[in-house]
Amino acid sequence: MGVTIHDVARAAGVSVASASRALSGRRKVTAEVAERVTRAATELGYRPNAIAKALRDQTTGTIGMIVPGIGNPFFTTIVESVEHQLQETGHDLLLCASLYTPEIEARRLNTLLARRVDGLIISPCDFEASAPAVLNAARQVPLVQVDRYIEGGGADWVGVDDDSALAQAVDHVVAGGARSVVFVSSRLMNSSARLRLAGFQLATARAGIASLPPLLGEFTLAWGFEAGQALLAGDALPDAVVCGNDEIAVGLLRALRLGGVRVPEEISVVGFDDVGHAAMCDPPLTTVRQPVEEMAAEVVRLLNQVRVGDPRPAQRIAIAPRLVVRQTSRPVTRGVVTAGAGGTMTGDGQEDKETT
Amino acid sequence: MGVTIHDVARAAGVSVASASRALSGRRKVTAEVAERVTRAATELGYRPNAIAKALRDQTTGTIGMIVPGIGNPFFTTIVESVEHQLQETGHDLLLCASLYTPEIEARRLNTLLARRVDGLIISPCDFEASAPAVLNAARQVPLVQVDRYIEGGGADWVGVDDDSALAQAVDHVVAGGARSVVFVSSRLMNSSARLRLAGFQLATARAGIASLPPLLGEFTLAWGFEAGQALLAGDALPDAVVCGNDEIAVGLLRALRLGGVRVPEEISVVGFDDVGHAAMCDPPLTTVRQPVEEMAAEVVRLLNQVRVGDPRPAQRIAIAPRLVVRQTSRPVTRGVVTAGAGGTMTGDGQEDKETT
DNA sequence: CGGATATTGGTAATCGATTACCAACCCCCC
DNA sequence: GGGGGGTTGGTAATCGATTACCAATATCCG
Repeated sequence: MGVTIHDVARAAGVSVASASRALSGRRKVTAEVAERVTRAATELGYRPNAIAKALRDQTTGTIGMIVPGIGNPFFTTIVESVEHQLQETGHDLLLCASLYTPEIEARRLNTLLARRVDGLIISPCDFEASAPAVLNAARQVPLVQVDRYIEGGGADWVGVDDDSALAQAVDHVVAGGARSVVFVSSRLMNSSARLRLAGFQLATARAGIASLPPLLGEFTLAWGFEAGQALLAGDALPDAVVCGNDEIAVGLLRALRLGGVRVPEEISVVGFDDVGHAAMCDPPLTTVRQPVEEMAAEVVRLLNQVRVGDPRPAQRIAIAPRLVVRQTSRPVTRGVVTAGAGGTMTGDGQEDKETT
Repeated sequence: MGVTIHDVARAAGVSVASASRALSGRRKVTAEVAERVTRAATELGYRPNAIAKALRDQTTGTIGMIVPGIGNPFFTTIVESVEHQLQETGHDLLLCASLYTPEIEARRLNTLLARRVDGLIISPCDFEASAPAVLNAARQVPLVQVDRYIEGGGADWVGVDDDSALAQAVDHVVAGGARSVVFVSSRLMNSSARLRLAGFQLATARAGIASLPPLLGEFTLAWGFEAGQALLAGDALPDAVVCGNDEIAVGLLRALRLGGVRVPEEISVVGFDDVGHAAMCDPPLTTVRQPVEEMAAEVVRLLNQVRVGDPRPAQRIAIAPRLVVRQTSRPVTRGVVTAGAGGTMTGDGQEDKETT
């Protein structure tokens, strides 16, 4: 460790300025000098110190990203897509998890700002408690929210159109004959939980069916399982359950299976996200697929266009999702056709039928 | 952006040295000065520039970590545990994915070295192709491998005891009456795939049962599904399948279900890792649980003890895993008892029975 | 052949925080 | 009151890469 451009310059018998120029190619040097410098650099194993460069250039070439947790497969797919998009611009990603805790989130924001990231991408864990730290960060550096956002709308956001998503889910189970539908999701500490519940209530009202009291816990397998047991313990099962994400749906399916309830014959279940194992649970899960790649592309596009201090109004970009019909929902009586049992394995799982 | 310690010093009417000392507390200053400096700092919203500090101190307070992919839930749990361990020492984690490609991996190593991370944690994607870049990196900075490692043993490693793991898995299905067992795993480009196959062959030989040709593809749901279809298409099903990881096992279960094969009555399936949804698939998966927290703790401990250039021999730490018996394996005839159907929901899923 | 112009190399400043070193000052005791 | 010991503040160097600015040399044209 520790071979600097001075060492290279000395070995090549030139000044540091010439060495720097030869290596960066930002100004012409004679072929002779270029040759000597590059040879010295490779011989010494010179590796430019990104820290020094960042200090001098006032730019680090890094983007910070904070998500509530990477245990949730939805966030990992978002992270992967964002990383993929950032390749194009030559930026590296600094990834942090807030562990669903506003205090940790604020600390992470501070260390990323101290590290002088060139931009921030965040999915704030709490609709209210995350707001001060996020708004403060947005004042220092370009910042875009993804999936979740904070109250008040002070920063750009890219996410899914939850109203459209829930409308598709509810209309689908209603088309399959459901007259009573219950929504199982997370408590309302974050924007996704709020918007999805609102979208659900709007959709059931419009469809003119009974909207039972929602079951709100967490976006986890464990909560889905628990909610499923609660449903089993109730007087009568609803005709359908719409879930706030796929983890909940999978846990719920497990509880229903243990309770001897057949899906979709006795009850339909619809998930949200379309994570990898949604197609592999039993039965394969009907779910709303988040347009993750498009969202990541929009986030990066917005990030490049944000200028700190520019009083441009905050943008909100909601991308419409698609319902992926698999086998946890009853066939609709007309129109869309559901997937049959089985089928060959293709890229992402079963032969899914998607509504248009 | 851009309030420096000079600004703070000027506002407080002292020199930069006093300001720095007042803020860091590394040397005494009068209460008067301390007070004026801290007030000026908070009023101006001073945030020390970590880049400048890193340049001066020759230490960044960051640890780089490279895993093949964060889509694989095993790697995300390892990452979470490592991050958790690093909290203690006040280090931040710089996370990268190599996308299972040695070239990308080498690039990521280079950018992390250029960013002068204080240490590196890596799960090298390829047993052979990853070796040069990893060994080179290990010469510059403390480096510990986790889970996967490179050939030749030139760098420290922490992982699971695959021989013990496979012995437990094989002995368990044999105790349940299996006489023919097939191993479904990844192609042998990485150490895990190699060690697990070797462990499987050792275990079957010792148990004196038929070891059928292994099916080797990738550590993915899709490959598990495909392998399951291949088994269905064969002449006769084996009595049991041991899988290289849980993703494969879940995909395989799905294929068997579609083929109308009952698990565990007609065939036992054992996974590897015990990721979150292993307990939630149908039936809940019998699997070998990786001791992820212990591994992460060992990795961090080793990393702190490694000194570059120290000719200490490379350490290899293999931690013994535990078999978690759920419902994809036939009850053993004596000794260990399997879990019954159902049970209440506790922390991580079902009421699992674990072998001692 | 002389001077104008283009090109290339070198010196030193810059980015921001830290700290070695020195100077100034205070307090105390003889 | 003066000297010794202890404490506190300031100046400037440091980390490594980049580049503004200047100097030196080469090139070209009349």
